[in-house]
Amino acid sequence: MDAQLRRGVLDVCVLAAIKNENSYGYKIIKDLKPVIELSESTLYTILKRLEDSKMLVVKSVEFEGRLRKYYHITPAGLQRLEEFKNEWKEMMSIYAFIVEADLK
Amino acid sequence: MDAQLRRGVLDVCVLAAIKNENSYGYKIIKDLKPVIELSESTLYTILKRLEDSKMLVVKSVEFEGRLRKYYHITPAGLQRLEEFKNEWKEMMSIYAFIVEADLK
DNA sequence: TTATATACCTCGTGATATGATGTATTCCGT
DNA sequence: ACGGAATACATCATATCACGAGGTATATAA
Repeated sequence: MDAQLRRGVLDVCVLAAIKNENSYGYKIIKDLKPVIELSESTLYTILKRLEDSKMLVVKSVEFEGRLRKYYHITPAGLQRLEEFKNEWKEMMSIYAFIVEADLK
Repeated sequence: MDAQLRRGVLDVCVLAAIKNENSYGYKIIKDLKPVIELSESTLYTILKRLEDSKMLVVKSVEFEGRLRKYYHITPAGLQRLEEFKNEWKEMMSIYAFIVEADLK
């Protein structure tokens, strides 16, 4: 998959992955694997960015001796998901242009 | 529109814009305006990149005293458009995941 | 004569994804 | 008991990219 195309959805995929339940880095990667694969370095960069922009909050929890950082989506994060759906409509019309040009 | 999402389609839009007829910078911008807006600096950067990667070829033509650089798509460029259509299928399944997560 | 449209180009900046690398613990097979 | 895989976090350097700001030049319309 084209790198540029990926970038457009990575953030939103991570938000979607934590929408229904608090999750943590390692689990997010495993959950997303069937949908989109991403490395740890990529994920943690994204999580940091989403935290900085207040789309999610973090809570460190001790779990079986290991530290886990649970990520929880915020209202701003939910709003970002809504925005994405609108942006997708725009994307669809752009796609239509590309395909139309392709048929002529 | 989200900057990252744009990046995924900019190159392909430019290719689509020159697919059916040779075009030149200024015209490409005007043709794409209803679909996606892009500045000259953005376009020329893209055209340069597409030329470097052999997706299009350039031919300078004198037109009414002014120089025009006509861009023509190559087989590699056409192949890129085909690839994009396949990538879009992937994108649709990613989108489905995001929306599905949003419904739960 | 002034402004707008046409037509090209370059440079610096900020944002980004990713591989490589590092630390530490637990669990499982042999 | 030992070694490796899995779990879980993190940072850094690098390469790629879009874009605003700025620059050059001609033709046409106000």
